[in-house]
Amino acid sequence: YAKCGLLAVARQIFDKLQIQDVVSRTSLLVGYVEHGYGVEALESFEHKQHNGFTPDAVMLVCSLKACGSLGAKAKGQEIHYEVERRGMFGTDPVIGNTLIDVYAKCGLFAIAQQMFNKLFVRDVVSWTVLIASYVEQQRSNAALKCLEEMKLEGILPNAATFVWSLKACGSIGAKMKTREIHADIERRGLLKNVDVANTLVSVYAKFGLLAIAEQVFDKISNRDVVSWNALMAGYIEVGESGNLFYMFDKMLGQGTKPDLVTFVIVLSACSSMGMFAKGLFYFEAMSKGYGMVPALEHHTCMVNVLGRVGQLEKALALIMKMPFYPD
RNA sequence: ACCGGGCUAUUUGGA
Repeated sequence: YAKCGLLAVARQIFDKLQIQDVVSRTSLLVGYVEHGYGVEALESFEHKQHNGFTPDAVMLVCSLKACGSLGAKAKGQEIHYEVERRGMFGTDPVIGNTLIDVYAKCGLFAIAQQMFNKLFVRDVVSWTVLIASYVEQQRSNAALKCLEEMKLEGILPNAATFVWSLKACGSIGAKMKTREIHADIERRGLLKNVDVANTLVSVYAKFGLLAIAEQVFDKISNRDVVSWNALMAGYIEVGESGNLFYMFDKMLGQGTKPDLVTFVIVLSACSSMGMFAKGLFYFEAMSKGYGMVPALEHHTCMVNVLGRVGQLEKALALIMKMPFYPD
């Protein structure tokens, strides 16, 4: 129930358990973390003090993850101290990796680096987390250096490593490096991983290399809405909105349902091309045709469309009447 | 002795 996001049910069952041990607590905690309830997750962790039991390595990792998702530096550090005090840093390989990630997610990159340096064993996750941390610091050259370094150390990059390395390439426009990593991915048969394939499409699309993006896209056997979105976003990049609307229809034809992101992309295209009527059409199609509720982002796109065609009063009126606080 | 429940990184979007 926790994994499925039925947290109230999970909670009810947990409360009824005759024995609430560290595993059942952690199960609940994981449910909260994975569904974006970091605060509740930490609350259920705090609860341990009152019930006088000691969290094990798994529970500490899950609580640290909650800190990462919240950017809760102090709490993260507190749990880190507990880890050190109990001498668990070296005994559980997962804890060290998690600490790197948590500090990076809290923006404490120097400490994240320290954690990496302190590790006794650096596995593919350790390296990938470090690469991700460099990308987030906008030090993508350093991230790509790490990729080479880990290979020299004999650690084989996996799907997640490639995803982050490709993001690094994307953020600094490293087209040749992208091709190199792409070749590696094909060689390793990792294009079967839809996350990797989608990232490749997205990076090529952002470079405006639509022909290559399409090539990759065509090779994806298990295409999902993200694949389509990534490609469509590329058409905005090169100003080919005609192709974008064509792909939108093609996607529907192949039975893939658009999601909220799809409509942000479509509406962005309308606004960047100054297509007011088309924008309005898709905006209304969201609720009327697809039973979706336009979010703030979609309204923002419409404000943008109106602004670009000079309809400032209407743009303002939309801001005033939309069901969101304008940001 | 072995096995069985909860753990770490990972894809697309507006301003």
